[in-house]
Amino acid sequence: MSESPTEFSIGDLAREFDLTTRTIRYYEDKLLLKPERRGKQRIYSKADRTRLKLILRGKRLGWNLDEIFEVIQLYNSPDGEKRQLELMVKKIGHSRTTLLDQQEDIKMALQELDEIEERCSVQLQQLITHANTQEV
Amino acid sequence: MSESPTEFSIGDLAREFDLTTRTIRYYEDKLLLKPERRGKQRIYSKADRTRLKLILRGKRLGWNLDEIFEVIQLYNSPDGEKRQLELMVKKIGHSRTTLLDQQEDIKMALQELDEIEERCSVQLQQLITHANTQEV
DNA sequence: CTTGACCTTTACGTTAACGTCAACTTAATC
DNA sequence: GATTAAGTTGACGTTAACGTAAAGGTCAAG
Repeated sequence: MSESPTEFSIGDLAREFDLTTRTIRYYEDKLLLKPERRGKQRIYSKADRTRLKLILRGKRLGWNLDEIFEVIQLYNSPDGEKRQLELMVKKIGHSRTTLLDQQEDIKMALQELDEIEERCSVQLQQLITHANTQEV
Repeated sequence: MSESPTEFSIGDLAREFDLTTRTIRYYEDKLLLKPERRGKQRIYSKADRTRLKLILRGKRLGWNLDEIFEVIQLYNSPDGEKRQLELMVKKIGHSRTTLLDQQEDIKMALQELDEIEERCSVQLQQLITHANTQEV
């Protein structure tokens, strides 16, 4: 069986996700990551790597680092205090609303792209047809 | 029948979309809008207003203004030159890929939110149950 | 005719998210 | 054990997307 590594250097992650180490350290500054240390060296666990994936997904959806921080907090289940749990449920709802709105935007954008492409195809087809009739 | 306006001032649009006039002028700087002028005054048509909506949708999806410019260009059907049309079809495909990727990210994020919320609900339910049994 | 509500351009300021040195330490390799 | 590759902490630089303030033009209402 192929061994999958259990810990990573900052360079490992930078290579894997095509980031600079500067970027990964910046995310730590912003409290998005908290790797262990071996001396001064940063050691990233599988969980850290997963968090980084979450960060990058947030970026692809256009969220800023503060927003991403908020959402990542949701993944750390709270200590079981009622007030905390209720606040969490509220934040989850808010996050879901944002996502559903984005989903709607994407649906409409895709529809419009289809229409535009359709018109393009028709025009291209016409060009080809006319070219052929002229050749003959 | 209620009349819907056919042209808009910069203040009209700012109010409607909750933007500053500075922002709208900035979009013009970046060639995302090209309103008519009455003297020095900017006059926005319905088409301009639609473009602004497209810009804001792009923003909600996390695109920068250059990317938004590219996509908006797709809405201006080209002059019918074959080379142009083909390039356009290619850009449409690229844009669609981006959107589909985002759609996938959102799907996964929503699934994870569901799981997190489920765990929260269970914990809250447990809290309530224990509170009740203690009260009796 | 002046007041107030809008509009204009010009220009400098601000913040997030890094990039880019520099100066140094630690780890791996020949 | 010297070299080289990778990691560390500052600290200053950069760019996009506006904010903000200055200085002024236009036009209807009182």
